[in-house]
Amino acid sequence: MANLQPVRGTHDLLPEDMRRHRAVIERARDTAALYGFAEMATPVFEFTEVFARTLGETSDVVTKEMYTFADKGGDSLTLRPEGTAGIARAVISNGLSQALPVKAFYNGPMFRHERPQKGRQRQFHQFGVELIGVPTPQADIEVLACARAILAAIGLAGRVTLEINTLGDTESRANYRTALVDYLSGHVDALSEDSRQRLERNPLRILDSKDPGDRQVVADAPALADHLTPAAADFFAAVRQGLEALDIPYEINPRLVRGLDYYGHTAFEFTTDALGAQGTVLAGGRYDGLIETMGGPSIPGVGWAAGVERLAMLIEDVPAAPRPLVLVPLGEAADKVALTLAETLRRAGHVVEQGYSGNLKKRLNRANRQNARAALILGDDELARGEATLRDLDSGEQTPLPLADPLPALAAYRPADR
RNA sequence: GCGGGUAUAGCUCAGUCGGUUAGAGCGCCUGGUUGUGGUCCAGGAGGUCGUCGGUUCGAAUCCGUCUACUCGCCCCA
Repeated sequence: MANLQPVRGTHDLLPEDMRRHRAVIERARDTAALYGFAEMATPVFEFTEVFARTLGETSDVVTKEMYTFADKGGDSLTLRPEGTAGIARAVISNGLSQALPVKAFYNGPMFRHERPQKGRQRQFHQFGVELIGVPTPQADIEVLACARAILAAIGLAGRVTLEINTLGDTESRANYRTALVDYLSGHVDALSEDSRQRLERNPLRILDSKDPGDRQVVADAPALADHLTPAAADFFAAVRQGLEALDIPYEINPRLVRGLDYYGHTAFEFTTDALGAQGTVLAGGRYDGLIETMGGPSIPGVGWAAGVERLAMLIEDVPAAPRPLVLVPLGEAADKVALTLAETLRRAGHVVEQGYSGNLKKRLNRANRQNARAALILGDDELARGEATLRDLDSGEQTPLPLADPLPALAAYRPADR
């Protein structure tokens, strides 16, 4: 701890940041529940194998972005870089394959050792949804509709674009891969250095390259759409029809290829141009082979994850902090009355704050800074009469409040009634 | 992992050609008001000028270094 800076790429969520963060999560949570998803949580770290095997040994996330460390017993553990692998592991561990489908949503911190920049941190939060055990396009459609509804609830319906693509089934991808590699091999000289390496490891990713030279080559490359098996083509058509039936606008992006190896069939991203280079706000797809790859039964799945910080940056109607009632006791006798009065009011649902010290002026000043709705002044004069002075801080109006029965007069100041 | 930019008060930022006591606004504290907030007035606190080193009679200012932050690339939420 050379200084008191947080670790690079990590951030504190101060109360104001936290309200934005909470607003995103709460709306996502409420909406996901409407679609029949139930919240679950898995540990923030797993055996390294859980991620290494499923995400793809050659993927960037696995090769250079994982926080991996040795446990005292010598096991290799990794801070989760994403949520799906952990959920899939939990499905196997808990035998949930006996109770399909599993419809789960989750929220929590993820960790990737990347160079931080706008909208990208080393510890960040994802909200995600998984629908496991349904092989038909209904699942893809439901999961996309849920995503759309959540973004709408956050107020972003008009500010994001849905891009979708199909990666086809295993057979389609194998056919296409051969055709693509054949074509690209004839243009190796024109490819960027990165893409030359990708040609062997993961040629589909070249489709997504931003390198101008690559793009020229890719422009004339064979299309995945032309290599789909009839079953894969039908599947994608059904997904699109479902989106149209639900009036969910989308664009087909034939170059959309996800970075994790477990995806097949449907792949999608909701993007925005409001976040600089990090335009993706929510992304996912179908992962029919994932659970089997981990050593579980062959169970299909589809899901997505959203970046909570990215959504929090975009949200506009952030709920305000509740406006408290502030108690202002003046003197020792009043302190005692305030102690019990505060508790009485809180039990009745009021948000109650108390100045801890200072004279009347100082306390009112502080109450004002807390955006208090009203102050209850307890001085010797009031106490002698069995009253408090209720000062409405918006109007400045003052009225006596009977201490024996304070609740009726305060009813209008309860948070729910304002 | 690679490239660009930035670093002066709690925050946002000025700071001339290198010149001696480093400034503003906001915020904070005190007083004007011994029991009345917001507005106003007066005053006050708060700075190793990111680090280490160099050039110079003299460095916030010029050069190098390291660190941090930031934007972009790769990649991704």
